[in-house]
Amino acid sequence: MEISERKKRILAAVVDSYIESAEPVGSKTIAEKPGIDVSSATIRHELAELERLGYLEQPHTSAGRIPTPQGYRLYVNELMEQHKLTLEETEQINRSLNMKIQQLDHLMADVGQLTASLTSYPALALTAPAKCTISRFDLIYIDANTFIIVVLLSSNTVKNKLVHLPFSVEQGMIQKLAALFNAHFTGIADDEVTPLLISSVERAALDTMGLVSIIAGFAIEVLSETASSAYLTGTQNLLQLPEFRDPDKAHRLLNYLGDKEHLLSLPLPQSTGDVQVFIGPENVAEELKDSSVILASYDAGDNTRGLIGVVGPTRMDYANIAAKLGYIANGMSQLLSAGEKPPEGWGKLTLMQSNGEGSIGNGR
Amino acid sequence: MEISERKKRILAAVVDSYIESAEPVGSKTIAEKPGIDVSSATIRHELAELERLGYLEQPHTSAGRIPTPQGYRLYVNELMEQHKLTLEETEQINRSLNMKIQQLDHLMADVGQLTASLTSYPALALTAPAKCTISRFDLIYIDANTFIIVVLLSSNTVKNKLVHLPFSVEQGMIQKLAALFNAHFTGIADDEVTPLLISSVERAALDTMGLVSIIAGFAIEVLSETASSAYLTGTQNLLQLPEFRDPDKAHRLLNYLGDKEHLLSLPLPQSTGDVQVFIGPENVAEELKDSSVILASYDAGDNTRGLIGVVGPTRMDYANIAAKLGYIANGMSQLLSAGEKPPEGWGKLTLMQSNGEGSIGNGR
DNA sequence: GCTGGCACTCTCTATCTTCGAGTGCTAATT
DNA sequence: AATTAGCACTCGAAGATAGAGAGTGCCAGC
Repeated sequence: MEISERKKRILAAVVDSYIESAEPVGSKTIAEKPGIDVSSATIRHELAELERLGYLEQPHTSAGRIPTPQGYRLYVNELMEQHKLTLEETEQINRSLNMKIQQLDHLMADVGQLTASLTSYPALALTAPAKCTISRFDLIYIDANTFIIVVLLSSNTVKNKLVHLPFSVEQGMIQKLAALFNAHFTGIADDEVTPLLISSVERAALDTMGLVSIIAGFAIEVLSETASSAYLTGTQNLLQLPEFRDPDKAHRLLNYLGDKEHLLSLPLPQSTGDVQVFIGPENVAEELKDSSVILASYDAGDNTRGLIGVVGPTRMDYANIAAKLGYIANGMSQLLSAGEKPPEGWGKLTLMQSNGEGSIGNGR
Repeated sequence: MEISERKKRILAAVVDSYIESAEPVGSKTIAEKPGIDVSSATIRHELAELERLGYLEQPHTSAGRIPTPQGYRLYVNELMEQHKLTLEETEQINRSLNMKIQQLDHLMADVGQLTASLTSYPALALTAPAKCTISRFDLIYIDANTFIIVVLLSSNTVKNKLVHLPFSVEQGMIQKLAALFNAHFTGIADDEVTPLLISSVERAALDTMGLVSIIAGFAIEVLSETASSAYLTGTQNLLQLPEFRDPDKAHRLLNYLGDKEHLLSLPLPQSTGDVQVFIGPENVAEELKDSSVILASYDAGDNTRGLIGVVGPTRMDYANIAAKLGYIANGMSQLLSAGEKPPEGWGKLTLMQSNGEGSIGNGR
């Protein structure tokens, strides 16, 4: 059943007002809004209807209405206006992102921080790297007891490890090993590194004194490094929200979010700029059933997808937050995939127009 | 003026009881304790004395006593019993630490998590690396447009960077550059890398097409990388404490702790195993004036000192927490400096006896 | 179908009362 | 002189009561 245009306008007014004030909204408040030109009595009729339809509810008989998750959903899907970021906001984001080109690890933490401070909600930043292969081995001979393993990955990242030995090796041996590993260990996935493979390489190079297994061990470590990382920042923001004045409630949520496992089990949106909204009971996790989660995904270069998001009460400024997240995610994509290939362009994020076009998925 | 033995026993009883219950302690409660064999009236006399001396205070006239920071200080310095960790506890710590030998970055975050869960307080983990120099350059030629810079630091860590060029270079050039950098850029601190030095190197190698500045730039980045990192975990623990039931108070503290700058400005204890306690107003930061901070320092191998700690109300179980922090810090030291040199031993933390000897500094 | 009016409901706040834990003081005891 | 029992007193915490105000549903009239 389609609901009338007027009902929609009224619902939108209720949600807007409640998002702003966190107080149940009464018929009078709505009647006073511009664009609504009927009396409060009429509004009351409509509100009663909307309640019957499941979009609103009353905390108690003689209070105003607050939106139900279903109400928020309709709002997010159809009613809310596209939020335009101000020029200051976009510039602040651009500036912050440009400043923070460092190792991915720090970038992650920093962008989380940025998101938190920009939205005033607890923010999370995740990466879920795709599997990759080793494209090249180098062994750098330092001295008789020391060498460095340098591994170039198909994702164009470099990993290294310094190895000290309790015995000495010759430079020739190191070179021989490098050649061997380049021949046998490149281009293969982590599950192809079998004990069989290792022992066959070990046989090919005699007198390795266990070096093969050290290097192979590093290769496995690098390949299997499911370095999905998760950062949670701005948790203090939660405490300012009226719905989390109850320390126990705040504690429950933060306790849940504090566990990386939980964060990593969040659903990963697909395409860059896609902003997804999960409202209250739409969340799978029991602990999130009366909170909302907004997630935006970005392309982190080497086959990796990243995720930024915020967590808050169902009463969130969805339009605003979604726009901001979308913009940040786009910026990250540009930064990281720009850095992927060319040495130029890296480190400069050109001002995107804030189209905020991120399709607001329906989250179910 | 030295206070009597009995006063000390009574003060200790008050602190112990208050740490446990978070409620003001009355004379009757103390009189019932074993080891105290005087009547509550006598206790009241003594309590009044202790209050006059500044060790105790009353929230209001008709309530029990709670310790002042001065009272806690005396308790920590002289009265509290050495807390013995149970075998389970030490084994849990050992097991957790042994499991977490990964990159330092993750280790840091993980040990923070461990500390938080072990103590039930918000935990912090910091590193403050010492300055170091570059001991060796290697440039790995990949193809005409690509090479890897590998830098071995005096601290025995390795840093690398993959460089893509918009033009092509010959392998010979790369080798020449490596030799040049090894000749001029090794063994010097970051402030010795002057533009003068760079341009003189640039002149020595003709036709470098800007490569020198790329490599020098990386060298500077690596040297100046004041990679002091700070992790804060277990913030949710704060909310369970009765003294932080007030969301505003919790918010203020968490807001302060959320800023890395603030964490990094904490005083750094010197020697490994040294546990330092800062009680209430002993903290320099205004925001910590009614909280306590317990810090333990460890030797993180390559010239670096690490720090773990917890933050909580002045009412903390100092003995217990100090013992735990000391034990973890010792474990970290063993792990990290063990890993520094030999390839063996790395990854096995032998069971330390929990002497908990960490001198409890007087924090002023 | 919309509106003004009206009785009703229910929470929120302020004020008051009561209760009890804990104190300080005093007088008696060791 | 130190300790103890007894007692009046203080003050916050918790519960009870009353009033105010916001908002509702419904009805009669336009």
